[in-house]
Parts: sequence; C-alpha cells; structure tokens
Amino acid sequence: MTDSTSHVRDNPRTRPAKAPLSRQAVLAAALALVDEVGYAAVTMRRVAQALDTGPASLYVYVADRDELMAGVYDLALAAVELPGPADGDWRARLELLVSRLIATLGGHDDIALVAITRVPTGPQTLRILEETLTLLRAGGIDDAACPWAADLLDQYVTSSALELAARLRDQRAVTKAEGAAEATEEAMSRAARSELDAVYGELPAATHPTIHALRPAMTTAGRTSNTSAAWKLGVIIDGLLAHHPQP
Amino acid sequence: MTDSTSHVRDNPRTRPAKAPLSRQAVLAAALALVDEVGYAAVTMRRVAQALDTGPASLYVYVADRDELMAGVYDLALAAVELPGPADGDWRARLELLVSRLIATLGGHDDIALVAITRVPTGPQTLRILEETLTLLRAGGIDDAACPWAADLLDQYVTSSALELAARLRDQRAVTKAEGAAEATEEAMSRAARSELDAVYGELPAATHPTIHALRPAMTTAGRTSNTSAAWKLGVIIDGLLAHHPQP
DNA sequence: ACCTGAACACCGTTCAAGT
DNA sequence: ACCTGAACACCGTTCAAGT
Repeated sequence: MTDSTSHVRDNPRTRPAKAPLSRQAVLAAALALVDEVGYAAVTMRRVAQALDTGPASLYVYVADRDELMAGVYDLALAAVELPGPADGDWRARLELLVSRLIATLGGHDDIALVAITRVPTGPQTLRILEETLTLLRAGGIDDAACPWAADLLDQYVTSSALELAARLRDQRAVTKAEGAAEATEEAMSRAARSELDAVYGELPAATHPTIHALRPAMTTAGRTSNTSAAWKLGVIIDGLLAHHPQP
Repeated sequence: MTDSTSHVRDNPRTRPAKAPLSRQAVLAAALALVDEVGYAAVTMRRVAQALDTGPASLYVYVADRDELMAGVYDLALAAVELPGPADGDWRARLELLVSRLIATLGGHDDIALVAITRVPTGPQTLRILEETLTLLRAGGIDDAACPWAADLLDQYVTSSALELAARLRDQRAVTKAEGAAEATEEAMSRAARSELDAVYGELPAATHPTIHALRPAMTTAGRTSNTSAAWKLGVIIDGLLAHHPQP
C-alpha cells in the first residue's frame, strides 16, 4: 500500500510536516515497528523508511542496531508504573511489579531479547531495579543477597516475557488463520499446544515413564498460563524467604 | 589462511576424502563452528564452506537455520551425563544436573538462545526432562506442580547459560586484548565489570538510595559468580519445597 | 557542519538446470 | 533421483560526495 501513494508521500508539499529527526523519534518509530512487524523484522532500513529518510541517517542518533534496540527496551519500560502503598505490603507490591514487567515487555514481541544479550543500564531499567531492591530489603532479605535476588527475578522476568511474547504470536497467527471467529484462549489451546501435546502424549512409558505418568498434568494446565506464572513467582519469593545458606 | 591453500583443498586429489553429507555431519560441523566463531556468526554459507559444499546443499538435511540450530542444541545436550545414585539424594542430583546443563550449554556460546525462541523437543531434551521430572517427584513435589517446576528450572538453566556464555565471551575478549598474560578471573573483573560498576557506583543517593546503599554488595561479589549461581538454585529448590499455594 | 546516495560485503532461501 | 550454480531479495554499516 505504500507504493500506491509513495509519490504523494514523497512530495514535500503533501508530506505530513516530517518532524526533524531525533533520538527520541528514532526510538519511538522503532518501538512502533516492533509492535507492528515483530522484533526480528525491525531493520535499520525499515525504521528509516518509517521516518522518511535513508538508513544512513539513523547512525547520527544510534550507534548500531543493538544500541537502538537497547534504547527501545528502556523506552518500553517507561510504561511500567511502580506499585504504591495502596497495593499492599512488600510482597504484594513485588508480585505486582513483576507481573507488570512481564506483561509490558511481553507485549512488545521479543524486545526482552535485549536483556539477554547485554545487561540493560538505561534510566528506566535503573528506576525499576531501585524499586525491586527496595522491596526486597523491605522483605528482610539480607543486603548481601539483594543483588542476587534482583538478578534472579530479572532472569525470571526476561524469560517469562519471551514466553508470553511467543504465546501472543501464536495466538495472533491462529486467529488470523481461521477467520478470527473463535475465542483467543480457545484458539491457542489447539494450535501451539497440540504439537507439544503430541510430543509428550505419545512418549512410551517404557522409555520416559515419568513424562508418561505426568502426561495429564503436562497438557491440561498449559505450560505458560497465568496461574503457572503466579505459581512460579510464588516459588521464587518463598525461596528467597526460606533460603539461608550454610554460614 | 584458507585462501593460500584453497586451490590445494579444492583439488579432489588432495581433499581429505570428504565424507558424504548427512544430517549428523551438518549438525556436528555447525556445533564446531558455534564454538569457533560464535552462535551469531554461524551462517548457512559458513557451515556449507566447512563441509566443502554450497549452502543450497544443506537444505536437503535441515529445513532452515532455525531448525539446524535446534538440532545443534540437542546435539550439545548429548554430552550431559545424568547424575547417578552415587551423587547423593534427589536434591544433590538435581543441583548437579542443573549445573551440568548450565556449564554445557554456556560452553557453546549462545546456543541456549534456541530454547528461548522455541520449546525444544529433541531426544536429548526429552531425556533430561524425564530425569528432571523424576527427581522432582522423588523430592515430593506434587504431580500437578512438577511440569511447572521443570519449566521454572528450565527458564533458570537457559538464562544462566546465556549469562555464562556472555561472561566467557568477555573473558576471551579481554585475555586476547591484553597479551593473555594475567589470570582469567582477574582479567574479567576489570573489563566487563568495571563499566557496570561505574553505572551502579556513580548513581547518587538522592535518586537511587537503595542501589547506592547496596553498592558494595552489587560490585564485590559479582552478579554471575559461581557462588551466586549455587545460591540462586538453592533459592528455587527451597521455594519448591516451601511453596504451597492456597488451596 | 550536517546529511545521505550509493556502495560494500555480507545474509537465508529458492529453483532451474545440470549430472 | 539427487545435487547445486546462480540468482533473488534482502541485510548492517561505511564513507565520499554533496548541500
């Protein structure tokens, strides 16, 4: 559709007043593209195109694609509101913060991949780290253990966000494929899960007795439901409270 | 160096008896390349080159790059030995299994990225899942919770392997940069950590009081040391034992 | 001084044409 | 029947040449 109107958009007279390029504009355009075409498909060329310029122009504002994506990651985190006193004690607030982080990051496709390649250090990341450490301390976690605990929670957030993003991707693919008629959760349960169910379900008891025995549990509940997410986070926090390594 | 001898290697008479192509040969060549040039730099063209053929020939044995890497991932897991009765009770065995998984995957650069994009279902993956579930059951974890617990452990393994891979990459870069004279652990502590230390260390108490207060803990111990890995795994297992969600 | 067109050195994947 | 050369449609990044 861009082609049919390109000579109109290219015309300086009809072009929508093209705001001057800036780092913020580049990051915002890239984040919008992540949502539209997916993380992997966001190329320097496509970002440039969205900004009505050439790819070379982006390098005035970002060092390379990696650094651009790190900026997008931090920009996405700006939408995460910190829980307040009204949200309960430290544990309730920490659980709320973590679930907001997973929902926000997972809502921008695979943007959480940024946190896997490098340790993010943007202002929004630091804002959330500060809050996480504060809540952990309020929970009585040893000062020496707090950074490790925050790191563990971060690993959990990142991998959960990527799992959520994959789930949403599957969901979109299915609803798009089948005329978008059925409920979203229902649609997903057959598509993405059916192949995995087939793998686990057909393993013979002779070679994989435990997987075979747990077959109903492995399929019914779903590996990445909302209840499993809450359960996992509960495990980690209970573990933080229970774990006292031999001194 | 390939150039100087290319006309010799290209000569069928001097070429080392080029084994016939097979899926196993392709996977093995790709795994060797992952170790040599890194996960991101393993291209279809480079794998083909290592096998003295063209990239198109690979598509007889693998569907695409993603599926090739999934095969490499499973191949890498073949080296993981399952703990036996001599290794202690279920918990000791589970801890040993997890640390072997992290060490093995992390030793092949970013190969663990495979487990983030898709849920691996290769034979080696299933062998290890079977053992993990067996150990969890032996530990008294509820049948219904075992798949979730295994999933949580898998998230921990994957992200820890990627952290380890990043640490080893930094280490190699530093030791290579400075004449390879000093001890490896020592070399790393200044390079990869110093920039992160700078970020945390220079945050003012006014805006980030907790990070500021915990500054010594965040730098001294290191975010990804062996002790922190053991601590984190201990937290998760203690959490699995302590967590009993409201019924 | 700032911007960018064009080029460089790559990619994954396909398929017609060969053996 | 099997294999692959050559081509297609892309990449990220650089830099000389323009304004």
